[in-house]
Amino acid sequence: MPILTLAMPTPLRRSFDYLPPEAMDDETVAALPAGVRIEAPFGNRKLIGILLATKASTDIDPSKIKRVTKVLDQHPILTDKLLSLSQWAASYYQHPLGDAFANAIPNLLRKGEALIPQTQSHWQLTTEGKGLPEGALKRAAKQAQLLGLLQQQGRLNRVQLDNAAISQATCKALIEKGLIERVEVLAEPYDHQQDCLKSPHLKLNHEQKRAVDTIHANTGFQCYLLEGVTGSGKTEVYLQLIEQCLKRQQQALVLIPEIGLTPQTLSRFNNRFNCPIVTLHSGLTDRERLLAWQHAQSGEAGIILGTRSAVFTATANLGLVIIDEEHDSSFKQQDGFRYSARDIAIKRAADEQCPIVLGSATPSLETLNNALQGRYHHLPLKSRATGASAPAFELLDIRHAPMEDGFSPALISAIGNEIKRGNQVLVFINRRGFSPMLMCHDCGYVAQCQLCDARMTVHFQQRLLRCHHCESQAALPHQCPECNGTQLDFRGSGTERSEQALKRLFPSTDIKRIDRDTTSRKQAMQQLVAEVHKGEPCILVGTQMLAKGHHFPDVTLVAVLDADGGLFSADFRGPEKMGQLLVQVAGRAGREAKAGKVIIQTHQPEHPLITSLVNDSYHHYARAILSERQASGLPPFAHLALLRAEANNLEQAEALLQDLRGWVDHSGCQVFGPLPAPMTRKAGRFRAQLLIRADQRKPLHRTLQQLCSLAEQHPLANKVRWSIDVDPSDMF
DNA sequence: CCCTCCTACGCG
DNA sequence: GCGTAGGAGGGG
Repeated sequence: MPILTLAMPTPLRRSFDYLPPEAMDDETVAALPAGVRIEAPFGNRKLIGILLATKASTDIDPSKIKRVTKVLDQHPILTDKLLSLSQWAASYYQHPLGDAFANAIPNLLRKGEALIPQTQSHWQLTTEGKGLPEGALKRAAKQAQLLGLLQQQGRLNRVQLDNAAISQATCKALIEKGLIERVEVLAEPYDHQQDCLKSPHLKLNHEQKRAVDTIHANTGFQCYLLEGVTGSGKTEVYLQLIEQCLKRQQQALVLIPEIGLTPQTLSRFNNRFNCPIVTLHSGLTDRERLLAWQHAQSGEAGIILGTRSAVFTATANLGLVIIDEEHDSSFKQQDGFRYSARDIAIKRAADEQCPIVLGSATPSLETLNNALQGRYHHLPLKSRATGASAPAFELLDIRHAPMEDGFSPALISAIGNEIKRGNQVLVFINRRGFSPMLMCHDCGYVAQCQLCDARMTVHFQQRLLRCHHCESQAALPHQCPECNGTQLDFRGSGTERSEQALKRLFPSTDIKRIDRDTTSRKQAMQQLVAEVHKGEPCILVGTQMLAKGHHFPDVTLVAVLDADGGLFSADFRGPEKMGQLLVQVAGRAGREAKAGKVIIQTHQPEHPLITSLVNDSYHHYARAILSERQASGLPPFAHLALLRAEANNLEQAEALLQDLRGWVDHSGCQVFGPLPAPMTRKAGRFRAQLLIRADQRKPLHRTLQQLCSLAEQHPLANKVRWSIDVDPSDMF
């Protein structure tokens, strides 16, 4: 009796055996390929699982086995390569296989929808059109041209018609005359080779050319770090690599950090290439996403541009992977299946035997270390392709300075000078809201979130107190709820307060605030960016959103209000993240003709890390913190994992962790904890964690596997919600 | 005595 | 993750 083994979309870490559908003969069952979707009863519901394998028998009690209801696909929805990639990822991140598969498949397919038929419109001659004598339609040149083309080439699609400069109207006219007709035929993979370029490529400088030539020389698997300062022309390198990839008849997968950067990247790709490009990001509807996924799978799309989850997109013939801004934390999923799209992409490129390029001006220490160790091929781009000079850093010592809402007098006058010259200024403060703390001057009361170990942030315009860690909010009080005092102090500033201060200091200047609160509306960010690009003098004030990708060519001064936070962060990645953020935000200034300046306000002007970043370069800075990591045995010189636990009371969460710690085999690993999470109470739940550290991946993996199976069987397992985070990107 | 809310359970 | 069985608690 043949048995089907399925991965079901549940958090259970095992597969499930079923009997094949009633009507199916054994031979057909045996021939079912792994990766097809199958509908099967599961508890009291019907779920859609993925076929892992067929086998002859099972150990499961025969009375318990159920029959699957339907085989949904003839061909695998998850091809062999993606099936094994997902399996590898599920095992690496200790995540349930069925849920890992669910992450790799478009939503509609998860729900059991059929694939959208892949047809394309073509135009061809009707019988009447074929019988037309030569030289007809003399008075309609375009129509005659189209007839001629169709007589020569049989039938043409929209792209081919566009290339021949034949409009929709011409087609319509001939359809009305009954001479041609529109037919839907199955789409064929796009022929990338023919005229893949829409516009010529730019001339490369020496370093760019070396990068392109080096990568081009080896079309097998190799990981490259393209370390290019802002303005060094990384994108042009990408474009020329993609061009070569298309000319080899292969597809390129390009991952970018976030949805906000898709339009500008897409338009740059569209201006260069003729080939179909699909985008995959969270802004798509389910149907758009499925269509894009199918275009990638069929090979119709030459370029697949997407955010994190696009790393699982099926392709017909992958020839190149590019991860832009590889250091960006958004490549690591922060809940559920906690995978790193960058790391999975590297594995994928290895499986597909194609090159992968990690690009960044501020590479992560993991990547930099791999490059320095020779595991990745290091390709530095040190000169600025546009000819603009690097912005000058200036540390502004604000000890003893009389501050006005976070601005020192020296900074205020520097901003004033730039505005007077008709330039734009960018003010960076990595905190949104008006002020991060509301305190009563009479009794010292501080407004706290009811559900989290966190202070409420004041949002002045909305008259609200909001918690930035959960959904809770409350009305902004007029009096202290403890002592009824009326002297309520707003301590510290966020973007809203900086905006207000700038409006007061520069009443005739346009001030634009850019943070999550002002850009939540669709298109709001693009509108703001478009206004700034008009070049009128203005001051932009915002959070790290400003540091990502967007170019502001008329900004000549970048001001960083507070750089000290990153130096004293509880997270060991604090200095790395601070350095990346400062360099990225500095990169917004003086990109074109105008020289730029970056002023950093600090209480620590002598701090060796700050001075190294300002006087040397990110690269030097990164190497300095890399040797600190080595000295303290932290990643990338060791590997970490977190076992996070969350429950309605702290004791239960800690008890589970305590037991697991005692039961697990520590050999080759160090286990720390149970440690209270940096924010013990969040959204009303109590959190604790175990930290597991190992020099080698193998013992870490073995211990995690053991931890998982022990945790699943633990009596507290359904009281305490637990999850594993391999290579955590932050410890919270 | 019945209804609702909560939680523990099991999924092939 | 989710539907459900079964127990606890409250109201008529």
